[in-house]
Amino acid sequence: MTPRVTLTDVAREAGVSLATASRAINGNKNRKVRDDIRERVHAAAEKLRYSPDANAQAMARGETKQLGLIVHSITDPYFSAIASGVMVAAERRGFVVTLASTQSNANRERELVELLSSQRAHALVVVGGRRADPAVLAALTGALAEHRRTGGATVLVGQAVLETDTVVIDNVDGARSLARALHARGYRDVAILAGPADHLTAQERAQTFAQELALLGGARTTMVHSRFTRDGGRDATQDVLRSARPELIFAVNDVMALGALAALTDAGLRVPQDVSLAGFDDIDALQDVTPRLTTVHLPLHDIGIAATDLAFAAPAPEPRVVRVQGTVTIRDSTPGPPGR
Amino acid sequence: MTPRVTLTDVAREAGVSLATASRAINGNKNRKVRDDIRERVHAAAEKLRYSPDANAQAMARGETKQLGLIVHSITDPYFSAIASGVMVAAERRGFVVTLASTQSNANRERELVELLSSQRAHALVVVGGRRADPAVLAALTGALAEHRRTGGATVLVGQAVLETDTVVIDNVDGARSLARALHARGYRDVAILAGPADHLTAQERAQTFAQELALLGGARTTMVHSRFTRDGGRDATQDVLRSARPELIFAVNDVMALGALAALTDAGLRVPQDVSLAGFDDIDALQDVTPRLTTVHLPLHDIGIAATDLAFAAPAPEPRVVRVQGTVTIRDSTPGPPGR
DNA sequence: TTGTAGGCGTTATCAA
DNA sequence: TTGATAACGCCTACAA
Repeated sequence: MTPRVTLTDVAREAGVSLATASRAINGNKNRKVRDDIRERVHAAAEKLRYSPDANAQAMARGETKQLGLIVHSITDPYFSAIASGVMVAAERRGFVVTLASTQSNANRERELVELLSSQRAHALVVVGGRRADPAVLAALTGALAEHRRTGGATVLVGQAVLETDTVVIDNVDGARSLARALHARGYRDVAILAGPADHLTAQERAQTFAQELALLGGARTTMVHSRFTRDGGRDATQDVLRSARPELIFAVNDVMALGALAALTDAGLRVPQDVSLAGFDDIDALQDVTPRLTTVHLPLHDIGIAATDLAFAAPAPEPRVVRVQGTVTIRDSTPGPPGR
Repeated sequence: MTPRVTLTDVAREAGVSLATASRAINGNKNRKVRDDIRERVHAAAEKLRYSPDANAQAMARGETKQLGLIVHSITDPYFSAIASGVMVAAERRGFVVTLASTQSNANRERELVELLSSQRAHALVVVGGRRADPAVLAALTGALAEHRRTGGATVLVGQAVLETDTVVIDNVDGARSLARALHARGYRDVAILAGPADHLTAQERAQTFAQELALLGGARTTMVHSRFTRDGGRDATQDVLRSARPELIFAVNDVMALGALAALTDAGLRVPQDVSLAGFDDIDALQDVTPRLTTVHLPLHDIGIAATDLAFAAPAPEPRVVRVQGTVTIRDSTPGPPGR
């Protein structure tokens, strides 16, 4: 285990001062180093296989080239699609992304903000629906504010509930449009897999969908809560089936819809012949599922890019909001209720 | 934008020396700080909202709490499953994971090793099949060796082609077992979607599968190359169908198998009635696909954990190898050739 | 048990 | 244009 070669070694090898070596190698935009010297330094660096110490640079410069990213779960296609957008946008700027997952634990979310903040990540991007719990929200707000207070940027993806830049996903518009499209197809008897009761994204989608249906008239809706996961969708569907067989099941996200599909299949019910099914998000995995699921398409990858762009934009006095619309995408799983 | 509060501030606030504050807050296993003083320091830290600077700690200690993770693509369920294993194992040790993706660009892989190495990540985990190209392999080897030379750990997931700790996936055993199981079911006319010709994992799986079939006798196999992706599987299948209609298509990974399934469906062919289909990996997404696909199950999450454990194990004189076996998992997509 | 002081690898200020 | 040298925030002998 050889010690790291430092810039001092390079300077000595090149026969210049530390300062000059530093300037030659980082060419601080102002190219104040004579060409031949610069080349000499670079040659020395090459020869010695010098690799700058990012931590030391971070200390000296007072800022890192790191972007902190917090998601619920990286195996969830919703998050991995957004994460990939964040990664390409960060990479484009020469930044490295430090990733952490909360496993949907709200307290963990705040802990991770603090952890990544202590890494002095330049910007923090937090993805995922917030909980309605005011205490939890306040804690997160505080941790993020703390990070901004010291010059960091913070961006949320989800709903604009905190005082920071946010990429807002227009769940209300998406859910309303979907409800209209489905009502127009004739669905009147629907079960909503509403996710956790205190989950804002789930709330927005479920309530808006129900309200819009009520507004349009003639519809009977039941709502059942569960986790925001595939298993949650599965369990909720089994609950529903115990007491009824709706024409349509609307799951507030695609992952839950997939759980619902599994539960329906297990129960011997066919989609869409026996029960219709719709989700939300349009995750990639949907393209390999039979039948093709109706959903609200979200540009997930671009959402990640937008969040990162916000993180690197010049700081604004007021929190900025980038609003993202979904697109209702009717597919095979909702041809209209049977017998029409 | 307030300046960061430093340990010096905390020390002053608590009326102790910097050294004492440092000891009180990091309790360097040897608790050499009087209880009342420690409490005083902690109170001061709390009051001032002190957050240690991970970069400064890294510099002073000469080591970071970062784990570098390099994958091909985070949206690929194969990689995200392994990544989630790495993340939980790293988190358990109080480490943060810095993630980078190569988009299957082999040169990019080496660059990223150097980038994460310059972050002074304690350990580097590189996931994904290597290319057969000796020059590329040598470059990667060099970059990893460089990282180890300075005290870092490096772990590969894939095949044991480099001089470093490796989690080896036994592709040969898996492909052979799958070939036997499928041959036993009566398949004789098979097309292999072999992936890129220079991709070691793809090679191992495709060649072993073909060889075993040849060994068992009576089989006719054709092999077609393409990218290692869903689109690659789709394109390759279209190629195959142009000139033949095999009894069975074996894709060297599940993602390609899903592409194949799409292409078959588009061509009006049913799986398994018209063509049977098998993959490799058993990614999560498979559970929502109809028909249930035959594959070789790999414990992806555990592979991530194993790789991380290796990264934190005491350095060994010789490269270690952890071998992981797959499990042949016959499902609905391979009931046996038609007409038997 | 506590404090003093030197050092980690770079950058940046200020003279030369 | 280059070179000393003081930070940057923290850790850790070493001394008290």
